[in-house]
Amino acid sequence: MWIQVRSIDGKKTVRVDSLSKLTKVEDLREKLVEPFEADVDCQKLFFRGKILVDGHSLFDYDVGLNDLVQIMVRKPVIMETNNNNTDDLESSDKENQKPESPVKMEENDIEEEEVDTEGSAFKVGDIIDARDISNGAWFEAKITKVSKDKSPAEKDGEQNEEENDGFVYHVQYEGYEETEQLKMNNIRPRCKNLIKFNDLKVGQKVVANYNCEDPAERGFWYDCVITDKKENKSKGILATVFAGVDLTPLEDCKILFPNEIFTIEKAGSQINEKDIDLNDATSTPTMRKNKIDCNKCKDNPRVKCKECACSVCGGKQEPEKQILCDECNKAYHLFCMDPPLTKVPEEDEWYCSDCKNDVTEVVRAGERLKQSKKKSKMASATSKSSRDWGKGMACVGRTTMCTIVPPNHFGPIPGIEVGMLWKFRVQVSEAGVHRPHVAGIHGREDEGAYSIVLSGGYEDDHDDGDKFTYTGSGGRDLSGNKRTAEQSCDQLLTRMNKALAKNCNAPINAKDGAEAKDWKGGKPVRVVRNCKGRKHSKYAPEEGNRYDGIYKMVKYWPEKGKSGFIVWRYLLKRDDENPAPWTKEGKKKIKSLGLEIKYPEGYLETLKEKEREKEEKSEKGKKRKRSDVEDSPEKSPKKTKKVQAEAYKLPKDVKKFVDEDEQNKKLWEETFPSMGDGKPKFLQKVEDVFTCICCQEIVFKPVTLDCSHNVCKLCLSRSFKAQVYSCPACRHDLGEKYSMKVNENLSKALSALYPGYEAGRT
DNA sequence: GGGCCCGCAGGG
DNA sequence: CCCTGCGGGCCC
Repeated sequence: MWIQVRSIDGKKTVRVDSLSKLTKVEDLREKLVEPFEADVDCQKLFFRGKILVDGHSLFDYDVGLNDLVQIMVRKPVIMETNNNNTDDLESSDKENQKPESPVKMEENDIEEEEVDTEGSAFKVGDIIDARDISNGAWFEAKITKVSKDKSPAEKDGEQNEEENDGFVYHVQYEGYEETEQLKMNNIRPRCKNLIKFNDLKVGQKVVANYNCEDPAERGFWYDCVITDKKENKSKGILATVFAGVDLTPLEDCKILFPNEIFTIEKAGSQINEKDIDLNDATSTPTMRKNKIDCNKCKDNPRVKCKECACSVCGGKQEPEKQILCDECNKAYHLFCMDPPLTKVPEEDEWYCSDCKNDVTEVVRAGERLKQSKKKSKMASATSKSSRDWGKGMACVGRTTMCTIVPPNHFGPIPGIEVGMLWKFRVQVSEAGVHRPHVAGIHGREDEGAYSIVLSGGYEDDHDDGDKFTYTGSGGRDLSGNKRTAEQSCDQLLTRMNKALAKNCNAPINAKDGAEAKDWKGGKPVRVVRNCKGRKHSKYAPEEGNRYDGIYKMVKYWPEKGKSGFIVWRYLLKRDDENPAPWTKEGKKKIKSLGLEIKYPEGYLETLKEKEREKEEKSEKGKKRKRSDVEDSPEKSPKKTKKVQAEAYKLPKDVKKFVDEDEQNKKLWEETFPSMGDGKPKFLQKVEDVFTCICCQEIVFKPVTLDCSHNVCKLCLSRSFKAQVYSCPACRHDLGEKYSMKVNENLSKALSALYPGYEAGRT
């Protein structure tokens, strides 16, 4: 199977092939190193909000076919390992240095190194403000470690010296465990001096609170320059706020809290934590009030809140005695738990009782919580077989579904041509031609059969192309989780057998069968021939599954099959205006339409890769020379001679509607170039262009809006019922009184191009 | 090249 | 929910 992997910023999406449900997270990582240029240790992978942890499989996380996994690439830790070139310097450093006060090291730090901090602007323990370089705001932090800046010096040396002192500072934000590495220009002494409103001056550079996303709310702390001051009772301050990655100046920002404006402290004026006198309030570092974190209690310390405080009692007291669940992130007072805990658990990860699984199950961050009932019943969960079923097409699911007609649609599928060919049954299902994955008959007992597949699975069948006999299903012993087996008892005219019999234009007869009076009056069956039928029928395709058109039933009857058991047999006869694929005419049509076998996306590539792997293996054994392999003709990639389709021309009646559809002139013109690629490609293009933004299907009873978007009349009505009176695509205002006029030209053109697509859409 | 046996889709 | 089933890869 394959999945999609997208970077967290959404800028890059890569399809990863050759995966299996049993693929381990660490093996997936290997495949991501190259496309995302990220070492396995720098990858953080997410699926449905969960972190993927090594040692588990994609199956464990319910990652399925074509699912989207997100990747976050962490910057590699700045390496501080010794480099040979600087060996002298390093060793002398070590000798000359007194050990620093112990610093809490990060896990990633492999080697502790002592650094000469002589000349560094900040020292360990300094109480500072640090700038979050992602948004430009200042946050309270302290220095936990100082190290030499090993990154290559910038060319612009002067500026470099001014902004940087050659050290890298490890800062820890107040209230957070992790540390971050910053240079001097993003660090400065902690703000401590409030400016009285009367002392504020236009032109002054200060630190103030501002919310870039929602200026009416409390936000973060940014550098600002005051640009205006209104001294009336409303105490207005306007400022230019420097925010964002590039510290973009935002002009005329209204500062909501003019009584909370700080001066920017002079370099070198910072306090160190060891100098703090707990008895002297003036020496303790200030904490500024940031953006509201909790929307429920608005961060009011006096309000009990089960969202942001203890989720049992809502109390905010004793935060040091609250622990956070590593799964749901809720807080719990140690003493509010049942049973209460006496101390913070020693394990790295802790889960609340809602999130914790049975002790027997492994519980780690990112793992799914409970095994679903279905999964626990699946063979893979119960059997000990180690065989990996996830790698091929035998057990894949659909990635798309045909929606152009309902599943119980009789007759041709709009856009599907006689002679179309798919490699696998799952694709035939996706196309909507024959939906079941394995079963040969698709139908409903009380309606009839919509489609069948001829696959040579029953020895009694005959096939003359225009006429064939078909055998019903059942009467086989499928115990042992099989899908097919020898005939071992009589078939009954029930289920799919009954459904198929319903297509016969005669009253149903479960005893003797029946013959149609007027066979063409029966219900149409789409017929697909599979290459396996080639054993007995020369009309079967050489490869894959081919749509051969519409057949109808002449008669059906019970019969003793070669197996000795009663089977139901059906005689079907072709009734399709399109020439059959095996006729001269049919072949000509296939060629002119440019039809060729369709493989699942990426299938050929995976196949090639597998072949290469196999080749590598056998190469080792046989020690074949490389040149031999390259020269051997059968190893060269399969010839993919592009079939040139005959350009499609709109039938006269359709052309008339298209030409008269002035409102969609531009959209139609967009589709015209595709005509050169033949009818199927053109129809696909038209489908794409005229898809309703609401229901994601071809617009039905289309209303063309002034903004030139097309929407189904029903979808638009639904929107109006919800009192939304605008274009669903672009929000162009339509007004409550908008009259929804169906674009008849477009409607008729689409009906002509996709005959029957309206069926089932009311 | 035959047999094993899996997930998936669909009807009832 | 249950049951069924003219696929399909891989092991032997």
